Parts: sequence; C-alpha cells; structure tokens
Amino acid sequence: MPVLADHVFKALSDPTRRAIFEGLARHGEQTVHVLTRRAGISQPAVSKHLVILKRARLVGRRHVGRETHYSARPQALAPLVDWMAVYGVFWRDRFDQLENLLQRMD
Amino acid sequence: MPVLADHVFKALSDPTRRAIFEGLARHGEQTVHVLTRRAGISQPAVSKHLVILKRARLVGRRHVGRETHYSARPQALAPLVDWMAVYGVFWRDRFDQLENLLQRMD
DNA sequence: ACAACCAATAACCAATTGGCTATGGTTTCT
DNA sequence: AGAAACCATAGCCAATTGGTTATTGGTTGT
Repeated sequence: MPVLADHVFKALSDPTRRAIFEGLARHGEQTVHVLTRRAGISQPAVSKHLVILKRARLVGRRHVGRETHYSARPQALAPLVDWMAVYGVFWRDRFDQLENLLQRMD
Repeated sequence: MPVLADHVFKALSDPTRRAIFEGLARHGEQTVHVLTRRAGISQPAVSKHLVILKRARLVGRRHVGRETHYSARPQALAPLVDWMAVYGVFWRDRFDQLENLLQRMD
C-alpha cells in the first residue's frame, strides 16, 4: 500500500539523483547553483531532479533571498528499510557488520 | 564504484518487478507460468522483468525439464543496505524498531 | 532604475522503458 | 510421430525519462 516506497525507489533509481543526494548528505545544505556546478548538467536538469527527490521527501529546501538551499532528509529512507526488513531475510546475517559499521561512523 | 547497487536500484524501481520479487520471497520458488498468471501481464513481459532481476542477482533460476523455477535471493539487497548505512544517518534512530521487528519475525 | 544573478517552468527532443504479438527451441504427453 | 506446453528472444510501439535551450519571476548589486 505505501506509495511512499514507490517514490523513494523511483528517485534513487537514477545515478545522477543518487549523486545529488549523496552530496547533500556528505557536505550538508547546498544551493542549486552549487549543485549544478558539481553535477555537470544544466541547471534546469538539476531542478527537475530536485523535484523528484523532493516528492520522495529525500530532500528539503530553504529559501534564502534569491537562492534555494537544499538538504538531505535521510529519514525518508525509512520506507526502504522497512521494505527490506520484510523481504530481506538476509537481514540478521548482516546485523553484526552493521553494528561495526555504525561504531566506525562515530 | 559498485555498479552492483546501480542494477539493484534499477531493478527495484519498477512496481511490477518488486511485486515479482516479493511474491518469490513470500511464497518461495515459482515457475514463469505461475508468475505470469499472478502478474497479470504477458509471459514475455514477465521474462523480460526476470532478466533485469537476474542481472541484479535478485533472483536465481533452476531448470526442471521444460519449466524454469525462479527464486528470490535477498542477499542481493546487501548493496542497498550498505549504501543506506553510509548515507542514512538516521540509521541509529531506527535501530531499536528494527530489533523489535526482527523479533516479531521469528 | 537597471543590470546581473538565482532558480523554476515550459517546450522540445532523443533514448530508454514496459508492454504487446510472433516465433523458435525444448520438453512432455498421447 | 505429432500436438501441446513452457519459456526465451525478436521486433514493434506508445509512454516515460533525462537531457537541452528559452523564458519568466524574484532578489541583489551598482
């Protein structure tokens, strides 16, 4: 039923969009101008990707004068986690590895 | 660099393919014939989806006479887990919920 | 006031995608 | 042997997608 996961899967199916999301997650809030420079495609193309990421709630925005600052919203990945928890029986197998990974992230 | 995640994201971006994978994960191994009946689309369309799922290693197959039995390979979701572990800072927040969910799955 | 900049939208285009029918290669059943 | 069943592939088509340039609405700087 959750049309939520649908939007998230669609949004992440494109490598350019993943790169945008990854950049925002790594380096924090960025303007469309900066995102465009780093993406290597036109500004309208970036804006269109941002619309799709926004529909999936993967990014949020904040208007500051004439510029728009976008930021990553990792909570939006929750539907994917839930989906995988249901259909990915493997989960338990990777549990320890994840725990280690989390500790390394601290 | 992992082109692995690319294939997996692409494969799961289509709801019909997700439904096929979910069916295999829930009900175990199934023939193309059965999958076709449950999918509500033509047999060649199902076969094409299976090719894409297979490229992502999300399904495996086993030939039995004239029929082919497909099965889900949830381990193929690992690249997604890894990707989310890196970019999803939220992870720690949902850790407890996941633990509960896993216990309910037992 | 006006020029320049930022970002979103519109209009268009080529490539990809998801569906179909037709066909062919095996295997099974009479 | 011949018919029927199962599945993969080929070829076709409409819809979607990811990109482009052109334009517009706001905001900032001179």
